[in-house]
Amino acid sequence: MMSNITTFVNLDNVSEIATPRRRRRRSDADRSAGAILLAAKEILAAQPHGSVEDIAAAAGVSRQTVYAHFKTREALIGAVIDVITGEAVAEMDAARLDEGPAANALLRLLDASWRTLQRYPLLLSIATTADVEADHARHQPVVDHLDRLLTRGRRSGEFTTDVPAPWLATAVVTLGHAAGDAVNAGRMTLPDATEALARSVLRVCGVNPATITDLVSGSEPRT
Amino acid sequence: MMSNITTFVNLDNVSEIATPRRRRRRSDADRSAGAILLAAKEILAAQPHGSVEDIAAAAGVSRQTVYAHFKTREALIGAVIDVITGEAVAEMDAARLDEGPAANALLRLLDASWRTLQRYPLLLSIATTADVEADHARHQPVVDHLDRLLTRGRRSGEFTTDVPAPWLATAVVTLGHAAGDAVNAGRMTLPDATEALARSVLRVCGVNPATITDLVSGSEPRT
DNA sequence: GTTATGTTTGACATCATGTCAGATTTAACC
DNA sequence: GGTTAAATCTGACATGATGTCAAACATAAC
Repeated sequence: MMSNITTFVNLDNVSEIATPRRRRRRSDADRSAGAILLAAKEILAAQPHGSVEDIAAAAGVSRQTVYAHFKTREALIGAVIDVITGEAVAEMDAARLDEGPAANALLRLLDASWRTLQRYPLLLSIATTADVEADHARHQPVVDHLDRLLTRGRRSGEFTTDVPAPWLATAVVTLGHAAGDAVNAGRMTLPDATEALARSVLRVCGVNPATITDLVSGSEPRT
Repeated sequence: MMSNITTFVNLDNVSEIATPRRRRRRSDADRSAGAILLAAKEILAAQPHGSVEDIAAAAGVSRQTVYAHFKTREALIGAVIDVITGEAVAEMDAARLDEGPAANALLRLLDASWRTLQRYPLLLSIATTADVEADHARHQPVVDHLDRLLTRGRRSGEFTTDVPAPWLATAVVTLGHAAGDAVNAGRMTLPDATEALARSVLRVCGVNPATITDLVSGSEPRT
């Protein structure tokens, strides 16, 4: 039977009263969950419509085991997105967004997000479509970084304050997605898209035109 | 039997050689197709995952009849998008984009697209996800209008030329989508979104900041 | 080595897409 | 108005995906 897996909710550190001290979670459970998550990431990246069976096969696991760890297909997809979000956040953390002029930091942030998006080209197609709220909540960690940076830039006078900050964040993210799409649809080359994205994002943020020309001039170092 | 419906390809004016002059297409066929299309528009607007059976029911038609007119569910969705695109184009035509300053015309275009998008809030969720090419091709008529306007503005010096024109078009469309999302997700009020979108789009296009402040100042007439 | 935990196998229910064929209705044509 | 082809309806069927359940089996924890 597979009735007792605690992947959904972590109860490890809960000291229940009437619990006759349960046994520890088995190690292969984590191993399976990890394999499934990894396989799902790959399968879905290749074909967003891939079935749970495909994913199970790729993970070297039976289909039912997948359901033992993830309630539904949607839940699995959600978990995959969480993983990718984590990767994105990690790369953004490495970009040291708190240092230097906000405009430069913004370009570094674009680079970071960019790399993540390029690694999972069909990321957008995977989008659950079902609950928009949950989808939005998942992006929160990424948006938070962006918000923080935008706020800093607005305070320093580098960025515009005549539109709401959340909208600015949305606009930046959305432009990033569009540029990513354009590239992996073959409508733009990667360098062209990179430059166009940089210019447009800086413009949206209200950065001084002279500064933009200064920052975006080919392959300058973004320190 | 329902084997001879010519909805897929219009053969009306083809003078076949060995055809023993076939009978005219029956009127109820068009009526059904129309009803199905209309029902699909409504059902899918309410719930993008609505089944073909739901749509058939709403159209007052059997499920099989739907398949008689549209090969697959995807084809039906494609047709729905075509219809909506048509509506959008009509509204854009009414906006007289060739007249007056390009910046003003751009704001009128935003209004027009905006109205269409608000009428079908879940339009984005419907997106087929399957063939990106076809999806892109469908938007072409809308993009054409935008391209034309952008080109005009670039020639007149109102809009920037330091990013590719197609990218500019993509950016404008994508910002419009984002603003629409923000509104129907309740993250922004409609007037706020309208103003923010206007400002951001004009900025992306490189319109003079002074001109922007001038154009966007609440509820001014956009002549 | 015992035992709970996890995985597997196989079966099953459900639902949606898509197809086929026969019976029936309806519009086109004379 | 009657004939006939076109269109729809009914019902059935195949397929494939999502979930669920239960018993047999494997393995890691104690």
